[in-house]
Parts: sequence; structure tokens; C-alpha cells
Amino acid sequence: MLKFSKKADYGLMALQHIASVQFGEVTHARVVNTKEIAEEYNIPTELLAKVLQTLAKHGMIESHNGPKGGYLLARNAGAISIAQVLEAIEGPLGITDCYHDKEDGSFCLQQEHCTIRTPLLKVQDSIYQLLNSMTIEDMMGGTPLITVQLHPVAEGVER
Amino acid sequence: MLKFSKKADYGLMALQHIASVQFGEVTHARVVNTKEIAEEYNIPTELLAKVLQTLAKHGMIESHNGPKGGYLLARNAGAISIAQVLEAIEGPLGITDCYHDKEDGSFCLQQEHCTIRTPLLKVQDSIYQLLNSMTIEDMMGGTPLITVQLHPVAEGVER
DNA sequence: TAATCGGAGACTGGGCTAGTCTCCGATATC
DNA sequence: GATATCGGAGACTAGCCCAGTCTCCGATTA
Repeated sequence: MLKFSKKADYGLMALQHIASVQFGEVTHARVVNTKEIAEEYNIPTELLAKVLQTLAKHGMIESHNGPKGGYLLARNAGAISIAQVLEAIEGPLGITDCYHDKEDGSFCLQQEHCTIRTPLLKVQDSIYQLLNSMTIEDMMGGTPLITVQLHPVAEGVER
Repeated sequence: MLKFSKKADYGLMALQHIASVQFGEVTHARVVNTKEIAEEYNIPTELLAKVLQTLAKHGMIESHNGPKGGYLLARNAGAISIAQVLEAIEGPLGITDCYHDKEDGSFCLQQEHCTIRTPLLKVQDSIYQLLNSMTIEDMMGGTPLITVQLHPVAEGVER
């Protein structure tokens, strides 16, 4: 449950790879093409291509056509959060459907008496904050990772 | 993305309803049957039945057969976390597949060079803590909700 | 004994994910 | 300027899983 799609995984791997080539190594910054990433991580080339095109469309990487072409990060690795990547690839974050229902005419049948909408919205916001506070940079090397502090509102929960 | 399944939604609604009947109202504690909940929230009866059976199997509610039968909370509402409900209904929490692959023989093709495994595992843990610290009780009435404090490791993130 | 409840399994339709295929446009290189 | 190499984009498909339905069974109460 709550699984990322493969595309999202691939996107994160690719971004991390591009970032490490561009910043993390001794070699000069150079463009990285789809094939290189696909072979490095055993990702179907054409599927990865789609993912990278999506990321480019959302301004996270910039593309360079032609021979010796490929991709470069469009901004610093620390300015690309996991939330942004996920939203670009999978669409808007939504724990439940009911927050987007109004757009297409259909609506939530439970709406009238729904008692869990508000609390779940809080959960959703918390998850979003979490995903938005971690960046591609945090995923590289030994950078210290995010820490979450929770108020123990549920003291006594079993398990 | 990151959507709860309908079953999970239904399960949370049902538990919240049972809890409020059992504790939150003036009426005496009484069993609640599937039909009552299904009609209250416009949930397909037989689908809800399956969900409740699952929750009963996981020891969150106890069932009573026969006429005037139904369900009761098996423990306090404050001792049932959202994480537990989700895991009961949707299976183990897993942001990516790769943490469970070893069981069925298949395995992650990216395993060898996967650079995102560790950081994503941290994200997963954080989400789990979040979901495990909020309970059915927190979803009832005006109980103050969870607060999350994040270290701003990603200062400068756009948006 | 009969009606009302939960328990459990098979079954189905539809939508989404993952992946493939094909063709096009851009550009670097010779 | 021809050509090979790159990304851009859309159609297409197979398979899986979610959501929902149907049916039969066992338990219990009145």
C-alpha cells in the first residue's frame, strides 16, 4: 500500500544519477542521455525516456537534442523535492479521491456524512510536507536525512 | 498518487462510526451491523461486509452472529491507529516494491546499483510513524490532531 | 423452526500501470 | 548538406488489481 509507481522510482533514480554526474564527481559536468541511465539501472529505455520527457516538461531537467545530447539538471539538486518529482510523474497528491472530485462532475457518495475527510486531509498535508522537505540532494551520498518529530497523541497504541 | 484504497476509506469510516456509537453518544453501547453503516455512508453493503470481516480477523473489532448481531470495537479507539487499519486492509506498508521482493523469488532489477533504496526507506518510516501515531479516537469529534515538525533540510525548495 | 446476522469463496468489469512500437523533429559532426 | 544520434510524442497492448456482485454456508436469537 501507498506504493510509488515504477515511473516515480525511475524518475528519482535518474535525477539522482544526473545530479551526481553533474555535481558529485571529479569529471566535468556533462549531459547524460537516456540510454546511459537505462543501462546503469536496468530500466527499460523507452519507458525511462517517457519519464525524463515528463520531468523536462516540468522544468526539472533541460534537454539537449542531437548527437551528444541528453539531459542536465535545470536547477540545483537541493531545489528539487521528492514531492515535486512525484507530482510531476503521478499527478497531484491525494490520500483520498474526494478532494478532486468536483472537477469532473462526479462526486463522493459519502460526502454528506463523511467524518474522516478532515482528519485525513491533515494526514495528507503532513505527508506532503515530509516529501517536500526531502530533495534529490538529500538522496545523494551521506547527506544527513530528514528527521520527523511527532507529538505522541496516540500514546498507548499497541504493537 | 499515494491514494488509500476505497476499502481503507470504508474501514476507517466504519471504525469511526462504531466507535462513536460505542463511546461518543448518550445511547448505551450497542452492536452495529453492516447494513446500518452501509446505509449511513452510502457504501455497497457487501463490500463493506468484506472490510469488516477483515478488521475482525485482525482483532480490531469483534463480531456477534445471529439476529441483533453486529460489531463492537475490540479495544479502545485510542489503541487503533490508522497504520494498523491500513495494514490490515491493504497489506504491509511499502513505498517501493523492493522491500518485499525476496519472498516470492523475483527480485528488484535495480538492486545492484540502486541508490534510492536507503533514503526512501527513511521516508517510508516517517510516513509509518505518522500513520501509526494517529488513531480512530483522533478522528472523532474535536480532538486535537497530530502535528508534525520537520527539520527544514531542504531550504530553498521552490514552490 | 425460521428469520437475521456474519463468514467465505468465486466471479466479473473496468481502469490503470508498465512496457512496446513507430514516426517525427532537432542538431552535431564530418 | 547528408547522416547518424539524440529527444518528443502518440498510439497501442498485456496484465494486474481494485471495486463490486453473487451465492451459499454457519451461527444465533426469538
